[in-house]
Amino acid sequence: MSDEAFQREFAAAKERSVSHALLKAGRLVDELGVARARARLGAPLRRAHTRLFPYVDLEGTRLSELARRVGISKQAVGVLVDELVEMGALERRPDPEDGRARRVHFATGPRSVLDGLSVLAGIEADLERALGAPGMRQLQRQLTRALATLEALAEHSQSDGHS
Amino acid sequence: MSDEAFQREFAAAKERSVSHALLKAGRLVDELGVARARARLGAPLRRAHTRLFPYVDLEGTRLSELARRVGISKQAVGVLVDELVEMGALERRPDPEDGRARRVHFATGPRSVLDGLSVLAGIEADLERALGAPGMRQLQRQLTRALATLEALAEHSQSDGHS
DNA sequence: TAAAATAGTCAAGCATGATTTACTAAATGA
DNA sequence: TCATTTAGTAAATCATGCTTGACTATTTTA
Repeated sequence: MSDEAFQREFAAAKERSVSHALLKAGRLVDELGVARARARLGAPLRRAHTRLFPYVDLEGTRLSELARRVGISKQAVGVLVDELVEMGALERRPDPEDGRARRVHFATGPRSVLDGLSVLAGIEADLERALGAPGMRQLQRQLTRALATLEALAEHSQSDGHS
Repeated sequence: MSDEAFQREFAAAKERSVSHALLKAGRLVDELGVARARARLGAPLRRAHTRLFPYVDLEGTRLSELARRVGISKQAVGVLVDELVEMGALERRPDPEDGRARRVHFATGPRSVLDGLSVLAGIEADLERALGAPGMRQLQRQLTRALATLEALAEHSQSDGHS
């Protein structure tokens, strides 16, 4: 294969690459979401914080469990939760079933998750405007399936290094 | 709205959220890609490194230009490029048109981008197996459109803070 | 041709995100 | 009941990823 042919092929592959698109889209949503949430809440929200949200159950989640899910130490999670409580996004309530434990909840106050949700919803709306409802549905469906696949792969590669 | 109703609605919204799916998928591809590449190359590749790749042109790219594209200082990029050169993934060649400048290229040696590409291609293949060719096409098309939208939004929010 | 701009390097410093070690308090269980 | 495990906190420490400021070597331009 000639050098030029290789280069054209490579460039084309990069264009078409779904992995690459996923990488970039993920980062953009992340940055955009944090920027908007920060502006709206007036709080020093960082990516490290938003990373926790998907793992907080609505019934509340213990710190250790949260740490296990996110994959970092409970001490590290503890600091982040402290900051989120300070910002008014989360709350700590005693665990009724275990006197040692406390559960991390979404806060219900005025600058609670609702504001955070409205930020995500805003990005969502922007996207839907651009893609149209059918496009949005397609994206949603395939993404869900892709996510399941990726999660399975990630699970796998924790034990055996890689495929 | 009752507390329980709110909670159900919230959980459902989280499930359906495309933004959330994009966030998670992006992170998973990122981690998976870095893990596989690291295992294959036997090099201490980090996310900061892989972030550069999409911005390196095949004709070679100047450091300053690369920094501008990535959005960080040229000094920071310089360190990362040094490390990638050390790993054998990139090369520096003098710029024929400017004696001050050098261009960053993908290396052509044995542990070059080709290996890196094969990693991305591997993830790609895993995804395609799971989604099927039509699903993959749908995902690719909608992602490309979503990406354009997100990039426009990101561009915008740099100037005016947020929407 | 002298002055200003540009490409890149070097080094110091800083915030972030995490780990490790050490501890307290409550629960479990032999 | 006493020993062990578990939930959480506290503090020191570390690598990472980045910025800022200062400098050299070229190129551009006035």
